[in-house]
Amino acid sequence: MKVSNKQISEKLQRKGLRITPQRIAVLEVIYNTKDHPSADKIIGLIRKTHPNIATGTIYKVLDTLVDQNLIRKVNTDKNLMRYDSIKEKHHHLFSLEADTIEDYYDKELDKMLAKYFRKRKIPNFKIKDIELQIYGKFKSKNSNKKKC
Amino acid sequence: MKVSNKQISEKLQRKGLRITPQRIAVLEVIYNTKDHPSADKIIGLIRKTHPNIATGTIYKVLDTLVDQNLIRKVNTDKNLMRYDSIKEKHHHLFSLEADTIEDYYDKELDKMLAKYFRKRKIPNFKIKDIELQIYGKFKSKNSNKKKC
DNA sequence: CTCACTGCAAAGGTTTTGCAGTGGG
DNA sequence: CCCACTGCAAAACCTTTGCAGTGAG
Repeated sequence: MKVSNKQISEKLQRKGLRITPQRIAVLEVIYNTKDHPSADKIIGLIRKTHPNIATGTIYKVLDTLVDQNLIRKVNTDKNLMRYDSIKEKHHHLFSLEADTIEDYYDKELDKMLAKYFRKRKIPNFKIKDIELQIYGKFKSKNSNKKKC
Repeated sequence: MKVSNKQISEKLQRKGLRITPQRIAVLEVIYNTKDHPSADKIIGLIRKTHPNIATGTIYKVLDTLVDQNLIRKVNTDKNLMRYDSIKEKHHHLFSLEADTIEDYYDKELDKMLAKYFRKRKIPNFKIKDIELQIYGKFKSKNSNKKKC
């Protein structure tokens, strides 16, 4: 399921953005990293193969990509942003123990919520989107963390 | 529905925390402010009546209160935290236009979600809590913002 | 060739920290 | 009284910005 550089270039092109190694590197990391990385983590990963991409540049790239709807910022309870590729509508599973965030897809749930809010209107508020933050514990291979 | 200083003092005492003017001031603001204030806003409001409470102190107080489960941090997509008093389970309505965050209570929704996830298990994940972030537009008196 | 983009370094804004001093219990 | 808590100021941290220089189209 790895996203290729070719696909990435096309995405950039479709948005009318210049195709630069910096942008490809950032998108490559975000598209191919499971856990929603922070800017810092993205920088770390990119530096391994492109040691001289500047911090400021990466932030600028991230900004541009968010503007162009190629990626999205994810809220966390630390004060630092995490980034997420934009895919199908999905929700987030937050680990209460580690800093893990995983995606959760559930069309049936979305349908149920849509149906629910079609009946139950919120006064003075027009819903555009609903995102669930599901907090809990990962039980398996994915995050067998040691206890603190 | 104003929360009195007496009630606040009791909450602090029950947690074994010392009752100080600084802590009372912070809790007073958080309990009696509708919109979930940022640290900065809390500081501003407190300074009106207590001009010499230090910034660092307020951060320390906020930290302590979060640790003791008297208040909670709320995620925003700016990089700054907002604070919320801990009340009944509730969700958040985020304005797509302004920086408004409002609480949304809906027991029926909670029941529906609980029922849903009793049937539909998420593999390798044990749910502890679900919080909805509902994005949309406020239509009324509360936030009749001008267009950008 | 041109201008959108990058690198660099400095600045900005929020939060944290260290430490001496104070006041709550 | 004593130690948890505060005030203050410096530092830490993440992110943004300005500007000269570069390379994508």
